[in-house]
Amino acid sequence: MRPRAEQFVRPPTLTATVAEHIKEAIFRGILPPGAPLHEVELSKSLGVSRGTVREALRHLQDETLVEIHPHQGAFVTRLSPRKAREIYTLRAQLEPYAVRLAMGRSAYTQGDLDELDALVRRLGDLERSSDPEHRSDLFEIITADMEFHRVMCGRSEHEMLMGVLKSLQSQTRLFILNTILYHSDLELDEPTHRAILTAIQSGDPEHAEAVVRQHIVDAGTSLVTHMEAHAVAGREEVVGSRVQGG
Amino acid sequence: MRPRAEQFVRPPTLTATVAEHIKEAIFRGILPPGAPLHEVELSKSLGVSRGTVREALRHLQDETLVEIHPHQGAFVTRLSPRKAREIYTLRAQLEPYAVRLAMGRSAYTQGDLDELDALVRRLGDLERSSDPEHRSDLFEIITADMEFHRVMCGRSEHEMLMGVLKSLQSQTRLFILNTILYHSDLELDEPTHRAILTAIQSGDPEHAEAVVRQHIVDAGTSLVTHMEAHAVAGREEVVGSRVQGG
DNA sequence: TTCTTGTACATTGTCGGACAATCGGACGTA
DNA sequence: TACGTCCGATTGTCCGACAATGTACAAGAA
Repeated sequence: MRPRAEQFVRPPTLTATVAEHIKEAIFRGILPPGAPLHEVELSKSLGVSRGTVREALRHLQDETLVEIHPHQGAFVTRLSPRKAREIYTLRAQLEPYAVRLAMGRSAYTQGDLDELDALVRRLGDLERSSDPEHRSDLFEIITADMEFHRVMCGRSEHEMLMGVLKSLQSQTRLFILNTILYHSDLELDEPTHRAILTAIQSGDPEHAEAVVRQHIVDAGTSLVTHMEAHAVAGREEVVGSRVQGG
Repeated sequence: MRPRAEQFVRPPTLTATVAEHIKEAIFRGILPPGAPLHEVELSKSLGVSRGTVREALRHLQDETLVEIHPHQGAFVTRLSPRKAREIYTLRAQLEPYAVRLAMGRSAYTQGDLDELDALVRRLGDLERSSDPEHRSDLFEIITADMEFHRVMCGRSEHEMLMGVLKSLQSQTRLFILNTILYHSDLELDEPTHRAILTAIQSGDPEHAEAVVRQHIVDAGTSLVTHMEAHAVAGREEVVGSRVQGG
């Protein structure tokens, strides 16, 4: 009989820590899409061995935040309208499903709803009070958005589905951040999230499902449109600090 | 159309080769679920360094064929009815979508259809002529099945979707193999695959989508039922056995 | 006996250094 | 400009080593 006490936070492996570190740098825009991730450089700056860095990079590759080209190196995943479309169509397929699953089992507790409500409100506050040009502000805004989706889908209690969504969310994050940062004033609107929450509270799975799907489709369309408008001819991605090609 | 120049087969990295090797051992049932994968042992028997084995194992972890528990080691992914249900519900969600995508763009060429037809026929032949008790026969049968699904979904030309499906297929493979091998006479039927092909040829996306979904739901239900019947007492909790589709 | 505790071993996590294979770019030549 | 060569930088892989951790087993206590 195991005392089901809060498991003492076991120190994660160094590899995991390093991966998390790099991940945050990516999510904060410090490492833009296309940025090279040198093994030696990272290992020196982080004070860990090269092997550890390598492992961390593989982990990030699994989350599709990093691309690894043999003999060439690792790079922060490059963006393209096509990828954006793929991500959003997949999410449009899966997130509504997750919500329906959760609602079908009446899995949302009052606590969950409160949590979602708090996130929506926080999102609204941040949007109004912060300067979307600032990376750190943007980081906070997007974090709230992602968290909303995570909690919303988490109640599906579908482990594998959540695994897939986690990766999709990570990439979504990459796209949103860099699109806003370098290209446009794409907006994450509070009202829509509010509408989703309301739909969930309504208790009608089909309606909620439809609302979620519509939200994702709209967001995706908006993002893809922006990306295509700013796409550089010939090469699909815009790299690093170089925002506009000559 | 595309000048698709035969890419010279660049020698894959050793890590990839090792990963592939272990993977096949798993798919052949040589390494059953739960089997420990010792780093030193593998590195010695394969004649490569421990680091290389570690990387290979990480890759397999991403494909969810291997579970890695920190400080404990790597093991071939263990099975549970719950996991089976999750895999099949996800596939029931995604594969019909893939088919619809492909058909919506009339992407199946005559060559594709011929290929699928050949696979169905091969599947039938194998089922009739081989002894499903034999691992190698079973390997061939399952390979044909997997290949059918891969080709079927491949024409969606949805890279990310295919990535997700690849992982799901791998796990499906693990489940089917070991269920048949150790527990029951679960069958992969040719007729159903034939029906799917017919539906695709009919040109009616909605119909095809429905047929595919039904096939997956049925297969999932059958598998989960078998697993629960033979479940090892103690470990896994047994919940509902329904695999729900659309 | 049965449960608890402590200890030794096996395995993984991480390190550092080393070398070959390969890639990309600079250079020189036509 | 186009082409071929060379060189440096970076990754791929190996080896050996040690610390950290988990597991199994033996010794001791109830």
